[in-house]
Order: sequence, then C-alpha cells, then structure tokens
Amino acid sequence: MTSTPERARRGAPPRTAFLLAQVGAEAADRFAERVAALGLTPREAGAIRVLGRRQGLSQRELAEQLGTVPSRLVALVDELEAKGFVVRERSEGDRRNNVLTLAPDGERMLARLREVAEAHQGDVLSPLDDDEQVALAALLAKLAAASSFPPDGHPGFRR
Amino acid sequence: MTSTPERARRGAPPRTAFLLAQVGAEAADRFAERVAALGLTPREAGAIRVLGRRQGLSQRELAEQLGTVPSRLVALVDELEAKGFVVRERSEGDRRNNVLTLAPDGERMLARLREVAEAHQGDVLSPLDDDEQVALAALLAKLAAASSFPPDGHPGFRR
DNA sequence: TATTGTTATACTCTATAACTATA
DNA sequence: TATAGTTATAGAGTATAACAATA
Repeated sequence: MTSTPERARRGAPPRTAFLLAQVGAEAADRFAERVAALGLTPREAGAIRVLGRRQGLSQRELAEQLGTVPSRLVALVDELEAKGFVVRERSEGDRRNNVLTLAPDGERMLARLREVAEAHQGDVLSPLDDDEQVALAALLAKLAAASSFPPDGHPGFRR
Repeated sequence: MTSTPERARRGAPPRTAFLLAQVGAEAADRFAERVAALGLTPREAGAIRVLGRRQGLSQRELAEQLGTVPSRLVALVDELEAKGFVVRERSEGDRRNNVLTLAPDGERMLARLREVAEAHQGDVLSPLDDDEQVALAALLAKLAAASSFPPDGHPGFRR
C-alpha cells in the first residue's frame, strides 16, 4: 500500500497558494512604488483609471467601482481635484449627485499611468520567457474568472 | 511594415501583472478568513508558523523573520501568551533576551494551521486541473526566486 | 421618506522615540 | 556604551453614524 506520498503526486506542491499571495503582494508593492514616483497613491491611480473608462460617475458609483465606502471618497476626490486631475461638478439632473470627470491634466496622468503599468509588467514578468508569460496569463485568467471580485477593486489600490 | 500590433504578439497580455496582484490579494484575503475562524489574526498565524520551525527565537529575531519592528512584537507575543500558544521566558545566557517557544496548545494550533493551509490551497487552486496547478507552481517559483522578500514575511501576515 | 455627499467621532494600527534592565 | 524589551505618544487611516441638501 502506498500511503504516505500519495497526495503529493498530483496537484501543486504545498506552498503554492502561499507563493501566489506572496508574489502578488510583491507585484502590488512595486507598482505602488512606481505610482508614488508620479506623486499618486495607488488609490488615486485607481480612481483615475476608472474615471478614464467611465467619465461622469457619481461619487457613490466610483466608490462602488473601487470597492470602498462613499465617505472615504470625499478626501480622495478633494485631493484629486486639488491636484488638477479631476473635476467635481453638481449634476444638473439631480442636484444631490456630483459628476466626476477627468481634467486635461488627469487625461495626461492617465496616459503616464498606462506607460508605468506597462513598464511595471515588463519588470515583474521579466524572469519568464514569452511562452511562460502567456501560460501564466492564461492560468491567472482562469483563477480570476472563477473568483468574483470588483473589476478595479482590491489589488494595489488598497493602500 | 507591421507597426501597431507588433508588441502584442509576444509576451503576456496587458493586464497580467495586475491580475497577479488581484488574484494574490484574493488568496490572501481568503486565507485570512480561514485563520480568523481559528481565532487568529494572520500575523499571529505567521508567528506560530515561524516559531514552529525555529523554536527559541528572541523577539528581535522573530520580528526580523516577520518583517516587522520589535516594538510591535510586544503586543503580539502578549496576545499569543495569553491565548496559551507561546511561552515567553528570560534567557539564561543573556538576561536581556526573551526566549520564545511554542506551548503544547501552540503545537496543536500549528497542526490545525497546516490543515487550514492545505484546505485553503485546494480551494484556491480548484479551478485548475492537476497539470495546470503544477505549471502555475513552477511559474510562481520562478518569479519568487528572482524576487527577494523575507521568507515568512508579507503575504497574508500584514494585517 | 429616501438618497447624495459631507462631516464628526471614535477606534485601530503603526511608527518613533523615550525608558529600563541588562551587558 | 550598546542592546533587548517595553512603554508612551502622536500620527495616519478607517469605519460608523449623524447631518444638510435635495429629491
């Protein structure tokens, strides 16, 4: 009877889930560093990203997209407005709502964020050759599809 | 001249590094939930894990292993001692040092943590078949080898 | 009455640096 | 004087709930 090493023969080795969290956190940290060099917190970067894709969101809607609570958005939008990246206006239709849009400087910052994200990815994945990178992307996509999290929520945008 | 989609043909698709951080954070969150069900914070779980492997550490050494600062360990060890998982004694050789060891309950908790980690991994990797799990493990190991972080530091042990 | 944004409050974490006791 | 552990303090970040304006 083969008893002891039976389970070890199939599936991933023991610490794989741990490694996944560790490598993911490391990637998030390094992205945060790059973003900080642009004078942004990860959360601010996330807000700009979301607004770049869906202009005119209310604060409530943006909070939902970012996976945070509306009251936390006040200071965040204050900051982004002060830096000239975001415009906050009262909605004409429903004057309780704020309409959030990217200012021209915000559009420019979004473009730089895209460059930074690309450089960051090249850096993070550089230990892998092209085939391995494609394989990793496919595996992660499969895991992400099974898991349900907010589209632009968690990762490096938490701190 | 093929100009535009040239870069897209090799390497990972655009949001792979982002996905890595996202999936990794999700895994860490789910592990934290399981650990909380045992009445532990991720940090406490990390401390028990480290002490299980290297008994007799001083608080300074444990702090280094966990990637934190010594002053933060005081409350952590207080808590683990109160729960009966860790024993804190003055060192005979150098009476400035504390010698940290796992109490019997700590050993039992460590065994439960190992079970929880195994169940967690099975859960996290369940969307993948066995071959895919092995492939992912290899890719992550390659990334981890290239990156340098503390052995038991970061991942879910931050909060 | 319900909802949006805002503010206020209290609470948790954390870092930093004093402090003590040993060496 | 230097080091391990501890304690104190102050700061950042957060959640929660109260609040004002609008619907």
